Amino acid sequence: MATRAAQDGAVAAPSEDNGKLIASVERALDVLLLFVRSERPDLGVTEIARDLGLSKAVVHRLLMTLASRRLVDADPATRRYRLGSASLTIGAAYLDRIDLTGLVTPHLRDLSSATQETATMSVRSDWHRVYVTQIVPEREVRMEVAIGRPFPLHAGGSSKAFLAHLPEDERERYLAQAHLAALTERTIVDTEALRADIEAIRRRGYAMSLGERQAGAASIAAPILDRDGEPVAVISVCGPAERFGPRVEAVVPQLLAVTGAVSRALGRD
Amino acid sequence: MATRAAQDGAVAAPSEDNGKLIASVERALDVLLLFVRSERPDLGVTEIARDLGLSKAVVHRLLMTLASRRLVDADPATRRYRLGSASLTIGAAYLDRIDLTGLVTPHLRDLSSATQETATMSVRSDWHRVYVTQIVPEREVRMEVAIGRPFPLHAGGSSKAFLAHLPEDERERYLAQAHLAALTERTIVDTEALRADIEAIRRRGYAMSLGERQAGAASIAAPILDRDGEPVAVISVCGPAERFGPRVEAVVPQLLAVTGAVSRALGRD
DNA sequence: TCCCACGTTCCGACCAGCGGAACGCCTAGT
DNA sequence: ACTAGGCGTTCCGCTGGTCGGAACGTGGGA
Repeated sequence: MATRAAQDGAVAAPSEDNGKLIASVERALDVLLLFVRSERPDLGVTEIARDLGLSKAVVHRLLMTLASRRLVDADPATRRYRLGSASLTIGAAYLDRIDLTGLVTPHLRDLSSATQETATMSVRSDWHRVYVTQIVPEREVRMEVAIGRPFPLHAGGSSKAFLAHLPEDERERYLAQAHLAALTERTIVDTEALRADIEAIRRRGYAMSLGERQAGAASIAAPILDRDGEPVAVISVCGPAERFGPRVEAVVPQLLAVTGAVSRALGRD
Repeated sequence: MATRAAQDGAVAAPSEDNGKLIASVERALDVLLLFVRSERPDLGVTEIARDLGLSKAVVHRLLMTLASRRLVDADPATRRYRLGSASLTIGAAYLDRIDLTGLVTPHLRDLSSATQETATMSVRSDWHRVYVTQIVPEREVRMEVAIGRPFPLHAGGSSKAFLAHLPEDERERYLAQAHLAALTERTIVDTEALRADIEAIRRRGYAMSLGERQAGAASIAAPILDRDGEPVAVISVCGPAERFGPRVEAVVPQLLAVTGAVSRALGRD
């Protein structure tokens, strides 16, 4: 019965394109991922064998091998197995190595060409925000933002998207600042008005601005969140205010799809 | 990763004392761990083959298999490979499933039997701390703490160990509280004196108390820190004050070894 | 106490996986 | 533009690593 797995290939949902994959390694990884899928913190040999349709001997050998590299640990008391510390090491290495700009840039290209407007990514630095990447469309009248220049956290779509998703105590500390500087005549400088806007931003998942940071400019912005829900970066689509209307708002689902996908790559479920 | 380097060393030297492991799986895991060991965010087939002494064909097949389960991703542009999102998933699952009490309890037993005093673990809950586990020694005069009862963060060794390792802004908010309640006549109620003590605790890595929370009791305590350096729990050795002296202080290295090992299991390098 | 179910070990048959070599592609240097 | 070198990828026949059924030892629950 276990031979079945070897022959008809597809063990479960996954597929077919294999042929040149190494079956033993596939089985080992399936065991490892079973620990992830399972609710339980530890699993036994028989349990795993049943679940994956493998023989107990195979599962035991796989577990010994996974344990040799500390991806799983054997509990000598219960004779059961659980994820080992190397699992954590690998996850941490993934996060250390992630290249946010490289991950996001293709999406910025998509957003820019879909809207024919500028797409940007910003990160935070203390109480400020700076643009780190932008893709500008190929047309005569277009917006170009200042890479690297710090802007306050209350003015403009990207800034408000950050502010809205900060932990409450950090946000309150920012709002408690002496005074909210007006960059344009439309900058929200009233704390209560800003609080209300932030509440709305959090509810719907994206921020909007019409000339609040830069006169004549408009933007839609949404945050990329890490595993803990903290905003790591903000992506925006922005352009001349007179062009902003229903057409550009239609890109909101795409913007949220992008920030959602990247957030998931950072471990946000 | 420090854990790996510290003990088994099986990764670097593939030479074996083990005959019943599956060689293909070992190779696959070594490839995976090479991504962790390497500084670079991405690796090429030839590079990996040279590093691990494998043929390019093998490495390619291993990478295809790892990629099929998204443990690595192939970059179609550069034709190189990097860690994939399943790596993060596995790391997160490890953290989700970790059983701090189960991990720590054997160490508490060791500490208690080495000192013939009580060993405890506490966790934090907002601005308080509660004991969650204790191991009491087999002797007539001994200390027994109240499991689950909340204590303030400024009184006693375990509490001060928490306070000392909190992020600065949280600690300052606690210290800015109206007033530091005195649980005994020795509780530190002067903010500046407490700040100085906390500074010393952070410098040497452990806290001490003589009757600051409970009259006649003394303790040595050190924190378990997570990857971000935040205190997840505190372990203490405590007992009747008159017995505390050089003998018990000799357990400090063991206490720090325990908190260090558990912190490393939580990803703290 | 018994007994069942668990994890572990053993061994011969067999086919999955190895590796050298050949292929096409891309990049850098001239 | 043109070449050369190095890269990732693919091919295919031989072989020894891996599989599975069965037997073993053990421990927890009834």
